[in-house]
Amino acid sequence: MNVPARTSGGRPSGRVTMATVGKLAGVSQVTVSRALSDPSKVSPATMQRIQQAIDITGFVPNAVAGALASRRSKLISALVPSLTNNVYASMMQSFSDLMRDNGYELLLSECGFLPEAEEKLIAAHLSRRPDAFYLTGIHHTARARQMLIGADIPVVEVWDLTDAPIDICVGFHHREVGWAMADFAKEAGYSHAGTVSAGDERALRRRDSFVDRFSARGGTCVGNVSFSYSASVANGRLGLTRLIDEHGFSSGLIACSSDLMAQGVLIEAQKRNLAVPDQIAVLGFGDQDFAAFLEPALSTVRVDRRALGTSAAQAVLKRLQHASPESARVDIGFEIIRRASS
Amino acid sequence: MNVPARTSGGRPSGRVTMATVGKLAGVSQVTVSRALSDPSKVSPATMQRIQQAIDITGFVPNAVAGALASRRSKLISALVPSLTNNVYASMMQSFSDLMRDNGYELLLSECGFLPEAEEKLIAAHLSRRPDAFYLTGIHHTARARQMLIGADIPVVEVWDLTDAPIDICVGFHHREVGWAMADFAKEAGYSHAGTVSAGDERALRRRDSFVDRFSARGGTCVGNVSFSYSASVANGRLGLTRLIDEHGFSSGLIACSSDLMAQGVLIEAQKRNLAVPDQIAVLGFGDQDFAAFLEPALSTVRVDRRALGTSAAQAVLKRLQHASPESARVDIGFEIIRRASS
DNA sequence: GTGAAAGCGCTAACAC
DNA sequence: GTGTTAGCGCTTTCAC
Repeated sequence: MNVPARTSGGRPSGRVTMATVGKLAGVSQVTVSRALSDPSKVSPATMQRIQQAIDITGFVPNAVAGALASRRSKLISALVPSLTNNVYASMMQSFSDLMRDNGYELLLSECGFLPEAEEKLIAAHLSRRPDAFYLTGIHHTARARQMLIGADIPVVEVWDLTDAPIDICVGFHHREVGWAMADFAKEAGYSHAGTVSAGDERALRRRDSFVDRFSARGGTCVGNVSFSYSASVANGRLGLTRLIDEHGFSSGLIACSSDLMAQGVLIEAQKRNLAVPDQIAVLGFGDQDFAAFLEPALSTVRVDRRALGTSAAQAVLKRLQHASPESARVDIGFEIIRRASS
Repeated sequence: MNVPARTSGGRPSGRVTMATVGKLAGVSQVTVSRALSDPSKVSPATMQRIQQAIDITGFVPNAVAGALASRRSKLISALVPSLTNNVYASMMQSFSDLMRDNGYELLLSECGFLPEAEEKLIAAHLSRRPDAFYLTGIHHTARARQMLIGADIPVVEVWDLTDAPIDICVGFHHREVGWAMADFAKEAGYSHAGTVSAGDERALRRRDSFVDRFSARGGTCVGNVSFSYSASVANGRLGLTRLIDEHGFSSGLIACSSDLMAQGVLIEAQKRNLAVPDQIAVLGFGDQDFAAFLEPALSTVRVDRRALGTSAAQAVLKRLQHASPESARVDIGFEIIRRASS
């Protein structure tokens, strides 16, 4: 550091504690603690002297000591598969907004799509004694579940639904999404379909139920292309290419595991001069911001991610206040948005 | 919680401490501490008994107590303007990867683009006694700088460059980016230009230097459209619309503050049947994953965000080991990637 | 309204 | 190698 450590008051702030502040204000350390946690328990005069002392010393309370003494860290652990995937980020954002408004800070890690990797992170996070835990998805190792249950804190699993949640669960049924996509395709009159998916378990679950239902209703599934763990425009383009070149796809609807993939399909179709939606229809998933503004606008499955994050936060907050949330399992649902691409 | 709290060993794990584990293993609490922090300091036989006791009890070390005692939290505070903006997320990702490999966990918050909001978050984070601080950008309030300096921990400011960093600074000169974009435009033969920008200070700084340089070299700036704080495909489309309708833009290059904006411009141009790049040329910023796969492929400014995050992490780690990093100011540079859109 | 005492569960000396 | 003694800087409880 280039500058000597000085605070607004012009004093070194190396190790300022409540005791220091108290001494300066002519009160004990406990009173300083009270002043900060509940000003109404301290006389206005004292309060003012303490405030002055804080300003002079540049005192910053030590939340680590506070957490140890109170056994409440005001920290929420959150594990998301990917930091750069907008879908997870937007859920986190609304979750974290509400939590922060209530005085909680986020301990965030990227856990990928493998339960084994997640387990290690859960252990690491648990050692920080978070007050609650946010997990993406419902598939965890047995040990992970045990640790989480043993920690005896609110746990919320988002973005999926199960009959056996660890604690709270807010999401939707991916299987139902696949079914709805297939129903949509059939009802819109498409007799042929193909799929382009990322390789994560949820994407594949949606795809499989799409294929099952579409076939069951008499449609023809021409082919499925999937990529290991990465949705991208590049893979979307490659997906359509493979569907055409390797599976002989010539016309029909392409169901994608994400809007990013769908965008790639759209671009590749345009490049190949295939008419959308007449020759190639495209259905995405996620309804990301850009979906409505592509040309042609992308039909997709909307999941209200902000509502999901908010709902998860509300349930956790309820538990944190020792009340029970309205429901430990919230089906946030989804909606197919038909636009110009299909 | 639906299930009673039980660990793998089948015992309640309510309040298992090192003392509990020690008692079970027939050693003192300190020996357990040593076994966990440095197994070589403990005899193999003891080690094994301790390991057994840990398995039986399901002991999870309390990092809060550890942090208080050792004055090292193994926590890194990170503030990013937006969780959902891929540009910031991808820097964070590589930063966090390297930090986690070294045993550090992330305390992450979204701070928006206003220094005043950032200041509050800095105070909140500092109370958790992080071992280091990651900030996006170089503009902070005076009080924020004081607090950070007073905390006497490594601080890294990323995504910009200044002569007066708080501590470490890894980024590039946004002004130079604007200049380079203007030089590129002129040298590619464009005599007219327009800009479409988000409203944050860095985007505007790039834009202003673009306009200055482009004009200085004899180009004509037809108009500038900016949106308060939000880059999106929608705003990109609207940006081109306004440039044409309100500023009479008819042909030339459009310099955008992000690839997302540029994508919107591209789509709107396509919709209006304006030839790209012949009538409308587009230059983005960021070189996001999708940029190379748009049609036409997007020319843009590449900043190696992974290198940036990694470089920031390396510098912080060096400081954390009480060594000084090679340099406290790293110019990571940038590169204009010419593709089909200009 | 304020203070004294007793921890929270660890790590950091220092003995042996 | 292992144990003992002191804290780390707060919150909690109980007195006054």
